[in-house]
Amino acid sequence: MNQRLSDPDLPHSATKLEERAQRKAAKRESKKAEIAVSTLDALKRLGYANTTMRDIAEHSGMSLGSLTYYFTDKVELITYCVRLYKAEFIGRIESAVSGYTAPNRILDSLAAELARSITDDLSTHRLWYDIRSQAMFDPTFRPVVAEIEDKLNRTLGVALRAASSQGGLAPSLGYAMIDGVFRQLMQNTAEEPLDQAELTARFRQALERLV
Amino acid sequence: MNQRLSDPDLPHSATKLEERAQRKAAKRESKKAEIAVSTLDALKRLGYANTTMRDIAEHSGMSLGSLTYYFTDKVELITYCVRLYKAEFIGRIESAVSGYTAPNRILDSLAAELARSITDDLSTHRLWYDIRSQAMFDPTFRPVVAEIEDKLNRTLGVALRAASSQGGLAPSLGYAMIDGVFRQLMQNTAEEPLDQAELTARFRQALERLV
Amino acid sequence: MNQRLSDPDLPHSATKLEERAQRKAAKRESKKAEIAVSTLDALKRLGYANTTMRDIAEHSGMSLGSLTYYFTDKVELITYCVRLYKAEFIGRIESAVSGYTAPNRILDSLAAELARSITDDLSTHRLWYDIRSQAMFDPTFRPVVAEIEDKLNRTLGVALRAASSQGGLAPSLGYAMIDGVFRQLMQNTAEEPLDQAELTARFRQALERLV
Amino acid sequence: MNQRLSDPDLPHSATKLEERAQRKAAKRESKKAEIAVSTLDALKRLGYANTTMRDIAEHSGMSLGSLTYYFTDKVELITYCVRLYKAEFIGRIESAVSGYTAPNRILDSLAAELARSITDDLSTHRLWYDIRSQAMFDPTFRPVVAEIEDKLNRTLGVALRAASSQGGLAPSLGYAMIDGVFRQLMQNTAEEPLDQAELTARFRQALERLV
DNA sequence: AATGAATGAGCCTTCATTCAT
DNA sequence: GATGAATGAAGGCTCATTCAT
Repeated sequence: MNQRLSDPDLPHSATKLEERAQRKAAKRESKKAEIAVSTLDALKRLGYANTTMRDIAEHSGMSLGSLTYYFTDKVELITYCVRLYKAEFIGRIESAVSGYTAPNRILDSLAAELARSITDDLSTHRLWYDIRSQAMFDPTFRPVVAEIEDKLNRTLGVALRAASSQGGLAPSLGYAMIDGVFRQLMQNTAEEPLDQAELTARFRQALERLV
Repeated sequence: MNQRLSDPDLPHSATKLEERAQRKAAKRESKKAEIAVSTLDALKRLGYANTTMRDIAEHSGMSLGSLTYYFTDKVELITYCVRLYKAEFIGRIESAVSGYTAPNRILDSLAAELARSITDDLSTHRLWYDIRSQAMFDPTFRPVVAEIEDKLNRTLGVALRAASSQGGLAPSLGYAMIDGVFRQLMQNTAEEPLDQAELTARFRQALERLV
Repeated sequence: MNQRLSDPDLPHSATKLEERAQRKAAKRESKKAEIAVSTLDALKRLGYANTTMRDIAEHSGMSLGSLTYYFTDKVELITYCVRLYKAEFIGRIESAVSGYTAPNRILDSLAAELARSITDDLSTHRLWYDIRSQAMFDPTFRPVVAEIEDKLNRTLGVALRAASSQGGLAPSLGYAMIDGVFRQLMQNTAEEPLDQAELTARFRQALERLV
Repeated sequence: MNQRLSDPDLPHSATKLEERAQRKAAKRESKKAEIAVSTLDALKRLGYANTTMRDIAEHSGMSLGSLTYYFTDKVELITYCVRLYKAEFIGRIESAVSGYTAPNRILDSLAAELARSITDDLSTHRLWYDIRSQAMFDPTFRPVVAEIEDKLNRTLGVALRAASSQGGLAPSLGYAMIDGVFRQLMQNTAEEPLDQAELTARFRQALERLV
């Protein structure tokens, strides 16, 4: 990082100002993250359309004003949250499939992680599917959705290729099919919880078809 | 006067009153359908959340009051519409897969029909996915969604079994996977139209994996 | 009645017309009464403000159009109903107090009738108090209310005077006080039914103070 | 900085935060009262059923949104108003009857106060009777009505017992009878103003019968 | 930096009344 | 005589956003 080295002729104060600005930005960012965590909690319960800014404020112990102080918009806040959680989800998927080379082990691990996430992060996934639907009609959401789907697609693609003997499916077809299964099982689970083993088996069966 | 013909002994001939009541009911039903068509138009463009009753009224050249005269509720109106269009969709799928016995022919025909519907009925499908998402948070929509998914599931199940040599997938897994692909291609098509051939090929490839 | 004798030079048809008109009017009046009875049923349950014209139509098996065919207005319909029922109520009160000369017997009978009516005609009385309140803000109702209160006032005045040894209360004060008790007991009864004996005793005690 | 003074050991001094919160709450409460005053004005003129939230907003120079910012509901707003005014009324009645021991003086003072209030607070009382009628059909109003009637009942009970030589009326019967008179005179006054002396005389005569 | 009071545009729904048949 | 389809004006309520402090 050459930030500190830059423009040594500028008076000290300038550098100090930059430093301070940086500290500020960092603080701001951490505050945003903090808000986002609380917000997610509220969103998961009620869904995008049914969660008001006031709900979020109350739920996170913040003032209504603070929310718009840190996020210009309701949409910005929501997308920030979604990004945050999907990053984590994708991270877990990556961990699950890395570290194995045997195709069977990859698929086992992946199926297990998907199954786990459905029960553990049920409401967060619901929110994701909610937002993705919004994006169909509200262009504002498209960038986040595109970005996340792209990552998911790539992550899954890597795993499937690693687990495939032959050259396989058209790119993104694997993601689409697993996503369909994921969404269905999530919906089922929301209505009547399925057990881990059953979920894992389903995913395993679906994955089998894709390699 | 042929009042005598309406004798209760003659079960086949309805009385005049009954006839009139029947005509009334039929007229009402046809009016509802007429409204539904206009409504669908508006919904397809804007999505459920962004379509107001006023939008619908204006779009269908009716007064706001008339809408609630025929449909008690916004939800009732929307579900009526969704049901109407999905019935047609399912009908087409059924025609597409019946009449063939050779597995390849079945899959070809099914893939073609799915591809065709994506381009032709794009916005209607968008609406369907929108409503299905709503159902996650709004229980009112669940019955329609469940009913339709059930039919889709069965219809596809029949086709896949007919095209399968071996005993196959867990029930509903096939539907989930094709649904995932359908949704993805629909979304892609909405952003940049894919050509028929490409769409068909994708579906064909996906179906292959399921038999 | 010199209706028939009037203008003998007019052609027969004129008289016939008059007769027919009269028959018509009578028929119309009986139809109105018939509607009113059904209407009362609906009103009693829901109160003035909560009863829609559609409620009434459905409840009485009539069409919405017929209602406005026989009554120009919702208000006209309601006042017609109120008049109808209060006439009956006043009639009963009159019967209850006539036929006795001994003060005690008069009061006993009156108290018993009031008590009976509270339990038997509870919802009708609720409607009455509802309408009387409406009249405070809606002048349209004032004529009916005035007319009925006048009759009640007179009827009760007669009874109280008959049961009084000395010259008593300022006119209408007796009515006001009994009305207060009636309203209170009606309200209590609506919440938790009091038994006849208790109600009668209360009225008896109140009446005692007025003679 | 006198932060130290807010030491939790010193129970008497609130912390700054608490102080501020308190000030906020107080301000909010005073604003609610301010709104209530304007609202009462509108309600008194038009009655409950004929006063819309929009009317109230316009009348009090506020926006529609502000109204629901302070009061969740139309009902909450109205009950708040009713409570506010009845507290004052009951307070006056209490003052009127306390401070005297001679039965005659008690009754004189009470009668005078009732008479005064009828002319001075005519429209507020009209509203009270309106709301009380609403309560018959709308359970939401029952708690306020019950609460207020209970207070009135007790206050009057105390006064009547103080003015009675013998043990008297069944509890609440006195209230019911005076209430009947009050309502009647209020209604009369609304139509053609009676003078103070006449009103007082009527109340005096009615009260006489209850002791 | 943080707050929350205030707003106003907009939504769904209700309902008495009109009128063509 | 009788009907009920159609209306439109109005009502209560929601909520993201603004802004003075």
